Amino acid sequence: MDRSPARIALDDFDRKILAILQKDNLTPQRTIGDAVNLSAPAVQRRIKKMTEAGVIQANVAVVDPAALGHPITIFVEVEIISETADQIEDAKREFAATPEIQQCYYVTGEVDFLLVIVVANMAAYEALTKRLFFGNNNVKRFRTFVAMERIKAGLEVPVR
Amino acid sequence: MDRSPARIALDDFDRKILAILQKDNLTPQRTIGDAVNLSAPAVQRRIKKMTEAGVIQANVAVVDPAALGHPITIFVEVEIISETADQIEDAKREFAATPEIQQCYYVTGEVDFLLVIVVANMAAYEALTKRLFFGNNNVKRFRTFVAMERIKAGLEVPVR
DNA sequence: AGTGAAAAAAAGTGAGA
DNA sequence: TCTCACTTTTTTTCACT
Repeated sequence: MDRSPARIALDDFDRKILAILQKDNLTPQRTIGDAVNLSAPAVQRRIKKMTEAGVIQANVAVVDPAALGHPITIFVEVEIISETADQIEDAKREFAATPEIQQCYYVTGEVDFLLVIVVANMAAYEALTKRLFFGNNNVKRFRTFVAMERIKAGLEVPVR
Repeated sequence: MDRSPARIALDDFDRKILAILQKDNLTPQRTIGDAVNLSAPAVQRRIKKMTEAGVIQANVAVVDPAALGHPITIFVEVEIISETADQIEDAKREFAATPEIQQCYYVTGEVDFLLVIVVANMAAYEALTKRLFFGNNNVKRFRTFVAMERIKAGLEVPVR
């Protein structure tokens, strides 16, 4: 699923452009050009190059989960029993295919997976646990943390 | 920081539009209109309304952390000693102001905060822990998980 | 509210420095 | 590889249903 080994050299212009686009990718290229001292076409070419190289992976609208009726964010630590490559791959595939799972990381340490889940209510979460964890006999243990408040949320990568 | 009390009624058109914008917000309104059976101006007015109402919180480019020299994602569970309102607020403020902290949630359960951190290398993370955790005598304990693989990452909220 | 056509703005293309 | 001038596409506005 990580399809971007693309390592491309970025200069200061590129980094400045990325900093802007990570905050608002609807900024006109002309405005970006003014900010970084480049013409609009130059900005455009750089954006295109970075997109093709996989540096820019997507352009998305960030939506308030509550507005869509999914006000609850939940973190789950998952420990699995058998860590054979096949079992791990199966788990990855299932987690990736579940829409309620917003983020999924395979981690080192006492647990194996960390999930960020967005659901409409606790009943929906319980149904999900039944399917994903209790219904999977390779899951040894899982621990749930319910978010009471989202202090900061984004995917922004610090520049410089 | 949660500034969207705005609860607006969304119909099926709105939800379909949001589903598209969450995947690619550069999709032409004309294309969106074709997909949902609406004219481009109608799509535009709905997008504008949702943006003003805070349903759409931002429009951002998703950047590959590795391309910016921050290839390591780390999860941290933080337990604090004193849970007085002031102490909690101080912690929130500091976490929110740290650029390397991409996501921060205040949660129920055995820990108090969950952080998602993006750094260039382990040395940078150690420096950060010194400042944020060891340098803060209200932090009782913290536990680190290093992401070995990003199976799924996004902020997309399931529609329907 | 929605549509369709016209105006305005932006993105995309190519020649030349 | 940038900039400048030009073309094409998209967004935005407006009169009307």
